[in-house]
Amino acid sequence: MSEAENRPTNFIRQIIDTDLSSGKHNSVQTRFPPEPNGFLHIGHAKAICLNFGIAQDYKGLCNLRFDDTNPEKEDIDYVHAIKKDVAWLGFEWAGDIHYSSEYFDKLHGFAVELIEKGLAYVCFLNGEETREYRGTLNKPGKNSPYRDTSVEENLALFEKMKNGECQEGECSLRAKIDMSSSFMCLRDPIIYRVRFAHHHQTGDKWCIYPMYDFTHCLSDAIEGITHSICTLEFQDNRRLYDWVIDNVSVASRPHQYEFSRLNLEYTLMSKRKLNTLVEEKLVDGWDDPRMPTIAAFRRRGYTPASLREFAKRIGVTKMENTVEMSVLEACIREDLNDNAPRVMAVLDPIKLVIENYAEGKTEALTVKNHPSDESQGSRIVPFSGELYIEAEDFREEANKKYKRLVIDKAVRLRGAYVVTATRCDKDEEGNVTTVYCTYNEDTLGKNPTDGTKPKGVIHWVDVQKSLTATVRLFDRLFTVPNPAAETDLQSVMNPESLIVIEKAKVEPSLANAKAEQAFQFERQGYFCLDNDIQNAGDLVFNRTVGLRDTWAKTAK
RNA sequence: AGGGAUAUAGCCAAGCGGUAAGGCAGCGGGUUUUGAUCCCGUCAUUCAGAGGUUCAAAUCCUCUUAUCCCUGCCA
Repeated sequence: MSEAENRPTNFIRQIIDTDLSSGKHNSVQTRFPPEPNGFLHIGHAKAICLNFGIAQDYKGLCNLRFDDTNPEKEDIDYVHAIKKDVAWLGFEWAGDIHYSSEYFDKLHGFAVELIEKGLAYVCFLNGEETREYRGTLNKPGKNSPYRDTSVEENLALFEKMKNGECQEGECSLRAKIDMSSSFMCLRDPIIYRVRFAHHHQTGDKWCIYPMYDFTHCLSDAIEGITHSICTLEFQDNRRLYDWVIDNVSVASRPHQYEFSRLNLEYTLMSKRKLNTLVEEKLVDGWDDPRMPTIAAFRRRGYTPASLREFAKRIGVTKMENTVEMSVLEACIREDLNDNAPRVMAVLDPIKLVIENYAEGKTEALTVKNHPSDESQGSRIVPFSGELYIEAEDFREEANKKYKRLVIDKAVRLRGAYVVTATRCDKDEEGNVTTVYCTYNEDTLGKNPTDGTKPKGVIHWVDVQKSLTATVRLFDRLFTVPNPAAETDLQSVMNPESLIVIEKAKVEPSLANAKAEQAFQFERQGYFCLDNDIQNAGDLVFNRTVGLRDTWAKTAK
């Protein structure tokens, strides 16, 4: 398949194809415009892949522009986090990073232009009055009493606003459009408000800040954006977007297109609500691996490629949608199945003693890192007569469906020998603590000579040489598919979303694990070393995703 | 005196007047030193509903229904 055939197709790309072939545009310029008021989540990843992906495929450019017009809610820390996330996802923005705030001078000039044209006025209605005058969905609004102030006076008033002579909320600059429009955003929208706030980019230079609807379209025009892609809730705003562009003297003429935002089952996808989880300490920060943020997925072990693949699989349309978790999980499993080296770790250890193994003997077994990809090589795994195995991999007796260790039955120790259980010890509560077995010395790398072949394979680690590690198992944060519909989030949080295993036993090769490096713990799932380890040398592994488990399903 | 959008399988999603792609999930089977992977098979006589145009309609027309968005000096 050629590269072009492998590209995603969607209605926005079709529009671009049309614009290019009709000569409306000769090149494509997009932009990703986050507000630095929180961390990016997987819904943003969809938008990032869309905008940067289009730029890549059409040999155009995509800007990264911080939409920073509301200093009270924004923070420079978010700017840094967002830059890191976009780069980590594998995209390169065109030239320098942009900020809407870098256009504040130009924007001010355009506002003055509107006033001069009689298309904007300073309004002294307070918040409540402004709302009353706006009317409702079924009732037209009323003109503001300040609507017919002269151009000269408006110019002077706006200058006073800019010079800090007006109080916050005392007045605002409004576009003069149509108080009876069926588009609420066209009922004389406020385009500048007074805020005596320190801005992370412009400092204390301004005490008036432009609103989104005035800023975004003009920033697009200033940057020469051809296709300004945003989400569905801005469809009505497009009328205001066009009005501003058409009534101000900017050179270029960008167009806005809207697609539906991503909803993911069992997760929240609104920065405001995610912020609530962080603020109320319902999670451990924006990058808590249970969060749907890009930083959290990174920490959990998702790869950039898997997130890009996910964006590709879900597509881009104008349909409301809620994607199942299984789609995302399939993407990361596909990547890690190919690329994560296999390793052994026992999460709930019990001892396995091989009674016919020579006292004090040890071996260094060579085990393949990947079952089918020879290029991933092999590693040395220490073996001895005392091992740890998974508690759930042993039963004193079981039916034929249970393919693990059972007394008087044989099982293969992964990469090692076939063993047959003989008896076990239990503690006072009846839990098995030690299993005794015998091994068949002639089964290393081959089946028993008597023609039998154990039906099960279990993983293990050496008691002496294994390392103790902390392993964190994550599950969905919420118990309901659509937590956004809940009024009380706390009541639908999954109490088992995080399970910490303090004393897991892992093979010694893991001592060299690097942060975020992916491994498959055989028969269990994909894990990576946490990227926020408190003490050097500590081993803390996060479970990215479990292996597909058809056994667990049939066992139910 | 409301307006703007959207309806194709359990969940996503192609389709653009010529007889319903693909993915995820599911189901059945095979291989396997991971109950993983991989492989094979299966999964919409029908496109929200009802009319109409046409030799031919998911695609065009009419009406109806359902859902989402819009009344921040947020974005």
